[in-house]
Amino acid sequence: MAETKKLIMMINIKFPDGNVKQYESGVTPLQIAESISSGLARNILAASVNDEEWDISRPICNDGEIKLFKWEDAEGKHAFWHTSAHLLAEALQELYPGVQFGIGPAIENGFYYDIDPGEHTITSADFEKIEKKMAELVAKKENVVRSDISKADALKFFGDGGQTLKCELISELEDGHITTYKQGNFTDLCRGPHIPTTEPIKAIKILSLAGAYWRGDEKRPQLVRVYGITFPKKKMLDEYLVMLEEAKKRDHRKIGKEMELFAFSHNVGQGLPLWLPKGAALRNRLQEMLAKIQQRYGYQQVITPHIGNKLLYVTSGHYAKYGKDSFQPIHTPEEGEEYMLKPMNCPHHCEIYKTSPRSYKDLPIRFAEFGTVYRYEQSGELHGLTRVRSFTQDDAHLFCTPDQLKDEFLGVMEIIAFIFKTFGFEYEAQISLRDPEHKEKYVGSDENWEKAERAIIEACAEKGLVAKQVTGEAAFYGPKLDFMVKDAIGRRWQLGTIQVDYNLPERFELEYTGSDNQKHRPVMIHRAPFGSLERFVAVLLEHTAGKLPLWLAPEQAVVLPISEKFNDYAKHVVDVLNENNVRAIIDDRNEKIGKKIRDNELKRIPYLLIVGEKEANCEEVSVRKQGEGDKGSEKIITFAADINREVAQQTAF
RNA sequence: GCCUAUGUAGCUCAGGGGUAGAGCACUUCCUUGGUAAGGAAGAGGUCGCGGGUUCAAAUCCCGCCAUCGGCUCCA
Repeated sequence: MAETKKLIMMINIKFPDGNVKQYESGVTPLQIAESISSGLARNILAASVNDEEWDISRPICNDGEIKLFKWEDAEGKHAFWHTSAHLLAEALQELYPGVQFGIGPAIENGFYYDIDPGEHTITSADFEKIEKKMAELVAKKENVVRSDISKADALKFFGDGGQTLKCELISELEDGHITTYKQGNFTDLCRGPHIPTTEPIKAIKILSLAGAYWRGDEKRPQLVRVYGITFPKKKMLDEYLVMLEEAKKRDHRKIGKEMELFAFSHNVGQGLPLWLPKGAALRNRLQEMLAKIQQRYGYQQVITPHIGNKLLYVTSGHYAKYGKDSFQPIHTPEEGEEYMLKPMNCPHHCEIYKTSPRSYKDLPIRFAEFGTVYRYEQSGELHGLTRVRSFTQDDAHLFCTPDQLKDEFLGVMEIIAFIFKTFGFEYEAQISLRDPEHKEKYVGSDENWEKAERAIIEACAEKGLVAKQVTGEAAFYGPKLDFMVKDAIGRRWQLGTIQVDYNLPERFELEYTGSDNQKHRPVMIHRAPFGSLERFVAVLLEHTAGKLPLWLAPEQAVVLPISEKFNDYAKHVVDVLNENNVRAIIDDRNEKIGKKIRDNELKRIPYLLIVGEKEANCEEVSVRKQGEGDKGSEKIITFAADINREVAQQTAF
């Protein structure tokens, strides 16, 4: 007996709640889950051991801290979709013999696999066929088996299979750390983790095809990327597809057209938005809001031209970096004279800074401008209002002493936080740092970079802002803090941005006189809380599905006469409301009231005012709130006062 | 810029080698109404643009332009 006991080694497994339990060495996360409850065992998809991703069927041989992940956890979905990607590859391998596989990861919503289809062509018409094949393979209930493999064996195995893309990946891996996962006849180079069998994959949808450069390099061949999503329940897939349909209805391009906010014209040019009257009014209200806040924070409004001498951008360094890919210089009748459409406002603001000698007592100086800039974005990149070739930045440049940098940074963070809170946006923050491996890509001294990066990190810590740090994402002239907001279908767009710049002050030789009577170089901060008015409006529309808050709505109320007999009274109501600063219109079409209500609800107008004999007799309107229904009658004047009060509350910035 | 797909009435879309279709919107008429679609009639399109094939092209082929979804890029 004593001998048997010696052979079984016990290990300590610590749980997230701090509990420690003993298990036999070699226990799997699945077995651990079973020891807790069968329900948990049924639901776990992935695990981690000492924060290392771990298959739930992979033995644990040493003491460790374990976490178990279900579908509800990102890690659980991730394993589920990663295995689904392998299942997709297995299906493609069967349907299209000879295809080469690139990479096939799980993504935020589903998974994809990059393949080189060789002589085959795959179109969306094949999706059903692929889904069916995947379902067939699932029915075989195959296990997903992990194996360690030597580099040489891996190269031989994938080389023999003609998988040159895989061989390229393997050649860059360290021997001794290479694993494969196999299900059925498909073996993939993969780190895992995976779910132990494909069996739980109950609902499969291939979503789309796209081209994607091998290893993200536009100089390498382009592969076909097959996107898909899977779920453990058919109902979840149906719900997801409904959600996607709903999201499409929130697309700002569709809403912008319906609400007559903006448009594009081939005759004007690609990516050049035209703001229609209602859109322009909306945009102006947003600008007024920000101008009011900025005034409180000590900003001064400036205005600069839409063009600038090419030499300005040669000085700033932007011409060298972007000149080739920009709108090309404008020539004048004067030989050799060249102007650029301004791609940013900073050089102009630097010149404003230089218009007079500055003392440390003048700093910080904050120049703000709603400045329209022009950038020749690649044609394939243009997207509604979120990516355009002419856009207006809610720009400002702050010039300060190095000691003031952090305070200024904090002030900007406050403005951005306030704006996002006002609109109810949920955002993610990202600190973009330079890639220390490729310092040649950036301008400025090591010392300045380190100082600036430290200032940002400290400012975030001080504000308690959780921000992801990403190296290699910095602008070429300095590190930055970006605020991202998701659109209707989950794509992330950068809105607010704060960027430290030690470069331009250097290049433009900006100076101030310090208390020591010596010349010093100011630090510059670029910042834009909205990012651009265009992108901000786009995200605002998707966020609200076009149901804008009262203070921003193009029309706040529409008056609906019950019949043509009351059109005159309805016009009178509109007049009274307009006189009282309520944006009201009339719907005097010869339609029944039900029809008018329906149409105007769909037009997203916040208040519908129904007027007939009853109301006409006593200067009243019957109020119906969008989405909420009948609110009863009140005097026209009282309604106007209510609206003004509601707007005042919303605009108490 | 690259890969895939698409482009038909103001909007959403069907059709498809032989005289261009629907619904909504619009105009007119009937109806004059009480909280999410009343009825009738009418008007509206060089089927993105340019070439080619054909007796005949919106339809097939080529090129261009624009747009969707991605990739790369994003001062």
